[in-house]
Amino acid sequence: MTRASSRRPGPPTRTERGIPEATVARLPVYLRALTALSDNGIATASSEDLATAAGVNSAKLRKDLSYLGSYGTRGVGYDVEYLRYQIAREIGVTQDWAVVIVGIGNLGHALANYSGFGTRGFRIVALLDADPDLVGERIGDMEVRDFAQLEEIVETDRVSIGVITTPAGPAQEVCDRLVAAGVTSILNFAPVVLSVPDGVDIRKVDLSIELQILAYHEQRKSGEAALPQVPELPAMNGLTDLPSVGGGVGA
Amino acid sequence: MTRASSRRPGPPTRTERGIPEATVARLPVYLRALTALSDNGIATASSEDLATAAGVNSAKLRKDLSYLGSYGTRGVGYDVEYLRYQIAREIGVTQDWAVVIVGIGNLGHALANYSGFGTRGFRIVALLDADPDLVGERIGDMEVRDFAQLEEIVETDRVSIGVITTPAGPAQEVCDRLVAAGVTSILNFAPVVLSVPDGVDIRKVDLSIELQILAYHEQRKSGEAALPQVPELPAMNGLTDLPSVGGGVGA
DNA sequence: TAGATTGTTAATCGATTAACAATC
DNA sequence: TAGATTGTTAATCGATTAACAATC
Repeated sequence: MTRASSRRPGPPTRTERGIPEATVARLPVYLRALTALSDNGIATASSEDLATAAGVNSAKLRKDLSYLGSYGTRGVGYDVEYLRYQIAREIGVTQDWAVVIVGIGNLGHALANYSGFGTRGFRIVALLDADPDLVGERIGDMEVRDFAQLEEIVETDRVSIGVITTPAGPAQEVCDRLVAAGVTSILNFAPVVLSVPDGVDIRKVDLSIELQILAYHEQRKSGEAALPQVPELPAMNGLTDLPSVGGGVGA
Repeated sequence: MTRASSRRPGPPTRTERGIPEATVARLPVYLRALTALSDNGIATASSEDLATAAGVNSAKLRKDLSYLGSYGTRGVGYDVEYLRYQIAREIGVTQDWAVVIVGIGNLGHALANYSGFGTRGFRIVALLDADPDLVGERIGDMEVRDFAQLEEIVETDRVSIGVITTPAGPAQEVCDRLVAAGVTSILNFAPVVLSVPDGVDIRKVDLSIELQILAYHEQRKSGEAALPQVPELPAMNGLTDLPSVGGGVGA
């Protein structure tokens, strides 16, 4: 997450487009909760209702919403449609963002079809792959196009978001091409740390990392008192021959 | 993330199996970086080297590693293999965790094939779906089985991790079944907030939320000074007829 | 010994939460 | 007016970071 902005020193001047990252990450959750309430014909909701629907506590929700403005009514609650629109506008999904997906393997294929992706606010304008065997294949109502056409597509369709679903190997190169072509937001599914220049935002979705975090907690359940673990080892003395993990964790 | 633990009050008694969540979330990243270094034949690395490979700063990396113990050598750095094993053990991927995937649509299908999933430490023991048309289908060397067999499979294979790749609708019910069957960690790809009892850990991967977070920042790039936005609206007065977002954001 | 680098301390920053005055 | 609920304040908690003493 890289942000090139002019921040003068001094007390944090809130209001100057300063919504905390943690709050930004929850706005889409609130948006979804509001949509669900709206679909159920609910016109008004209290912070408590909304918080329950979003899976957070109400204090946090009210604090989060307070960064956007005063959209509620004391003693009453929030108008669902009104708040939904305000949040959608704040996030920026009242307009449509053009997206390209690069790497049409299993995952890219799945994302191309994924309806949740078709969430209002985003439009997949191209599926790209460098493999000639894939180019031309139809997926839904789209056709896989040659990665070589990237620059042209980004310019024509004013693409600002790129999704990388290639293997780890080519991911950095793909990323560089995307950035050079003018893409300024990247969602990375490849299991590598990508580096991007300032001004380009990058987010990462990583399957095996999520599983490993679960494993960590899982380990601490089964064992409980049974595993005091980390048996206060003496400093290693050049010893490198340790029980092997088995060849290579990580993808 | 629910943790049922006995925490006495007083100063934070570190060492009592208390690795901060933020650190836990980075351990898999370090593990992957170490594996990459190891694959490149690098035997020793400084915190600076490692931090670069992991995409963090070296102070944070050293602080994180300090929660695990003293695995480095002052003046020298870290033995790559040794540290890799220690982190793998701490995370719990020196053993194998049995995983079931529920919901074999596009995404479940992709995950079933996803090699990154096959990361050492995890073993997919079943692909489950309730749709009779899918049951029996072969995916790689596995066959889709009936969701009705869940309980049996969880018991037989001692499954502790469940991955939910169903649509939003059935996700909570699937989750309840998983929990009732004895699964205590869940990775949820369905765009809903799942509720689970204490003692069950849940993590969420949400495509459209990631895209929306990117959109938020993207919006603040293009516009910059051009969008003072949030035009200090008067409190709404029951007005519900606002420009529609278009039907429903969120899946 | 001199140089390098860890492990830890302490300062700072950001996020969460409870509580309540403002106000519908 | 009495009851409900927001928006905000202030306290607390956790995470990040710089700096450096310890030590190889």
